[in-house]
Amino acid sequence: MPSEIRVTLPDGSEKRVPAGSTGADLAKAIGPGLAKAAIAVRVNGDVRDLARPLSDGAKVSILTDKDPQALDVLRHSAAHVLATAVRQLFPRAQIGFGPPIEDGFYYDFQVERPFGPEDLEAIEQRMQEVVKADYPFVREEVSRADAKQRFKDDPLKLERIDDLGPDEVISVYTDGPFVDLCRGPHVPSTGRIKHFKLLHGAGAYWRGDERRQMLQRIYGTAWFTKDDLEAYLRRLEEARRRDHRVLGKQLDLFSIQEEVGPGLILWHPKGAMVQFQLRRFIEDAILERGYSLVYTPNVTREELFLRSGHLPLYAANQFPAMGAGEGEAENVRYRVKPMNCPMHILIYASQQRSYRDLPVRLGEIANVYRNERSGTLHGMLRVRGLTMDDAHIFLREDQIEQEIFQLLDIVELVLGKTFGLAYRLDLATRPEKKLGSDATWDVAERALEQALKHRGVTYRLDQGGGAFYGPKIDIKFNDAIGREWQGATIQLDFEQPERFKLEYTGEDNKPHRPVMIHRAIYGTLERFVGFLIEHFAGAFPLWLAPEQVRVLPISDAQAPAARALHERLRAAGIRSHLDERNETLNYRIRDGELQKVPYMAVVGQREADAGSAAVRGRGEGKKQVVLPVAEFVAKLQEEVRTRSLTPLV
RNA sequence: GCUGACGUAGCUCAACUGGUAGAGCAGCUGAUUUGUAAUCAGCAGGUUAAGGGUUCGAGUCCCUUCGUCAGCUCCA
Repeated sequence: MPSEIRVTLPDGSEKRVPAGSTGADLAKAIGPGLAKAAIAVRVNGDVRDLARPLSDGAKVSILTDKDPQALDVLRHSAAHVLATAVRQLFPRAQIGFGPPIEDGFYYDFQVERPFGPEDLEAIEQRMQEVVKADYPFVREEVSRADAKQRFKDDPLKLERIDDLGPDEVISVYTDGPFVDLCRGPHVPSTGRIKHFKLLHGAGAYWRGDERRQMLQRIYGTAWFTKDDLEAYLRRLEEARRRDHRVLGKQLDLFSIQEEVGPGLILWHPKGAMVQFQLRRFIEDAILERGYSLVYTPNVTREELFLRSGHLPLYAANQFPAMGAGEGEAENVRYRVKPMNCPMHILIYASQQRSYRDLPVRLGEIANVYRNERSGTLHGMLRVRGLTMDDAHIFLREDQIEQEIFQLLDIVELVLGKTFGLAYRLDLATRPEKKLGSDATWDVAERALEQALKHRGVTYRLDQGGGAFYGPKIDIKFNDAIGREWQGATIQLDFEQPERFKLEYTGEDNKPHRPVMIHRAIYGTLERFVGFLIEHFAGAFPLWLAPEQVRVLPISDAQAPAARALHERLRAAGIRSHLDERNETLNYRIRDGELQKVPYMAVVGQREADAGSAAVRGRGEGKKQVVLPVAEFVAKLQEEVRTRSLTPLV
């Protein structure tokens, strides 16, 4: 065995260290500062403990708190500290998994009694003690038999051991009194975990399977610095401030009321105006692109959904059937529609179609109802009454790619150009519960994949994420605080045309079967508006703002001039509101700001005399622009027409 | 659906271990006529989510139902 080994550092230089040197030794050899800052070491791409020996010829880099991967290590170790504390306080707790996650970590426990808020406080206290004790994380490799012996009282761990492949190295980590089956890596000792906080407890199914027992999960967050931790907690705070459920109430956009039912939105006038503008925008956009608008009923005979294949595959998400009432045949039952496709299909099938007619594009902004499980509902973002900007496109197989290009163009127009959102594409493939043959799925999946490839866009693969009738391209976007949402979706369907025996007459004068695309651009108006509320923190761009201008006379003496301005704005198509309440100007300005009105036009004696308006932009404070009314109107119209995201006045 | 926490005036929140439901804002009335983020005063507003139970007495304790929130699972 050679007495020295050589390793390559990130800058390409080589370093000789004694054989058997560890990552920690290497860090020390490079410099004392690095040794102190070192968290873990990356060896040929794998992150490992500092205490593990390096191998000859390896490419290594020492990870410090600057490295995002080091954060995962820290959080993973924090999860162990959490488990250490829980085991001390609840010796009979069985341990499940405890991985790092985005922004933090969690650990699952099987306990006799769920954790309450007081428990979390006590656990966090105990964690501080574990940190203070500065137990080193010690790694050992053990045999399967040894591992089973060590975890003989932890059935969850035993199950995990049984799942490990025969060739997998089984390692255990010890920090002070706590031993865990774990792949690692970890920080050198518990003392490195200084800035953390437990956030909340919740139930979580063992191994994510709802048929299995529910464990108690504790979530926490951990950071390298106090500042990072505080910044993160502020970010959570900010998220709450932007919460569409809170803003929806404050801005009087919508409500959800127990008397109506969960997941059912009452759109108040202001929220309805936002929806109305979005509808106009998308309807104009698709009419320009060869779509036809259709309207279809909210209930249909149950047999239709049997034929489409929704029943029984989708039945769990549909509201139960209703009878037709007295005097009609007892066996005629109706269903509220969860999707529009069967009815659009019947419109397609209502006449003979020529290959020259294709693609036939039928669009409908329609309400559909899905019986979502109660626990999944969330404000406007997950509801039971959905307003989809739906469309079904019937086309020839050779038209798929071009059509998908057009759809991606519309997506870019709406999400990218109009709202400035960065979005991502997912290719979602066949799920477990599906209709149709694998051969058909092969064709459909390949068609979408080809379209994406030829378009030259990057996308992720979402294995098993498809709809039951076909694969889809899902468009996901992030909101202002980094959360991800799915809006638009483009779904390819060979199955329903088959079930409904759809046809068109080809050039060869023979019948052919068309393909179908289901698509939505906003997804649903509920989710999209909910998202926009959070994205803009309620401060909608002018074209969407329910109230665009608020006109404020300074005192009664200017009321006629203010009213004239208000009327003029209205005549110019601007949504103006006249606030001549008997309140101070300060009070009314504050109210306008809190209501996030884009512009307030103050009319004092000077403005009344000059035919001008003193315009205050939303959030601009005392900064005001005095300009002639005609110019103000023109600028507003321009800002609306261009759907500008930034104010023009 | 599952686990846990929770539900008090239109909104935000008080009410010690069971002992007369209270405040700010919003609303209404009046005064005030305001130059860029809260003028002053008065008034009104509640079967404490609903139903049942324990108790001399329940917002508070117990049960059921409904709903909300955080997750899990599922999804636009």
